[in-house]
Amino acid sequence: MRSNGERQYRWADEALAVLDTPEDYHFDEALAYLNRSESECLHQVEGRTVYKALDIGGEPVLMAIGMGIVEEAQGRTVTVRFLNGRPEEERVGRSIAFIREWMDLDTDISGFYRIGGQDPLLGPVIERYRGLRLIGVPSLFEALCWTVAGQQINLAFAYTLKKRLVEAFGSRIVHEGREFMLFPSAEQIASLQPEELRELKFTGSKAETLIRIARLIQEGELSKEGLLELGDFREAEKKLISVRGIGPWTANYVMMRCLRNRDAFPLADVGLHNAIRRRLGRTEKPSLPEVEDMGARWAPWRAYATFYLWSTLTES
DNA sequence: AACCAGGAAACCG
DNA sequence: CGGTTTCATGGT
Repeated sequence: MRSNGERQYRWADEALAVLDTPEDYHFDEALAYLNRSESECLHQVEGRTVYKALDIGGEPVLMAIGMGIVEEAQGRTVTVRFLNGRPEEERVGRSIAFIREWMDLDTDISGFYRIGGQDPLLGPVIERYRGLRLIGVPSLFEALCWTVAGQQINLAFAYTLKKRLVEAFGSRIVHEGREFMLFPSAEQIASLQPEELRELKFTGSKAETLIRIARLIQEGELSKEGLLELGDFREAEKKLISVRGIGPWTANYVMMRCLRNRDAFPLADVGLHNAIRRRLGRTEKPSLPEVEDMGARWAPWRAYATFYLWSTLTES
């Protein structure tokens, strides 16, 4: 088990860190999820490597995240190569902490396998995707933007909107011919007028919501730390829903992927409904009460159940 | 070319 | 309240 302050990595060479991973971990399952859209702009999958940039203390850290260097551990370990030079120790620590949170390397999910393994609908899915962990969106602002942008539109268009937002207001770093994108800060979006987002084809309501969220975060009225400190996740959900433009689906999606509440449940999620429909071999989507009943069986792992079911959607 | 998309708010009886 | 309509654009 992890203890605070304990190092979660060792150096294999000057710029290659090797991360400890939990048992029952399979990097390839994470890769498959990360690689599900061609339009993803905030990371890039090439072969069995993920390229990603972070802004750590105002300076970019460019990383190639890949497999273990020991053959027998391939797929069960994670390595991080720092492409633009090995940062000072504190920034390395923050980068590694980001990866561990992103990939959810510090949660014991054996309880999910126990509960879900018994379930007729979820059991086969767990069997198929065992070793997959819930890929997060550690930045609250990015998570909220992605979720609000994705309301009531198909995923392909959601990725297009995100890409336009990043290209218009984020930043771009080119290193050895490879392009890295950074998501805009809340401050950058807070100063915009809704028209500037409408030009990117956000709806008026989404444009206003994104700017509203950016301002709340800039003012410190909304923060990841603040939401986590509420302790009771129902309070965090209430706080999120109190923002105009954030409803139950968005709140639960963000709790699932950013606050890492393993029991958050985006009940109205169309992807979840389609995954359930297909697992049941039906033509009709399940009713909301049906989805609620299934969710009750999966508690307190409803977020993990949802994420595993999402993964089945990429199977033709 | 109609129908739907990883919803939310406003509206209505 | 609980159901219905509107928003708004692009993918398939």
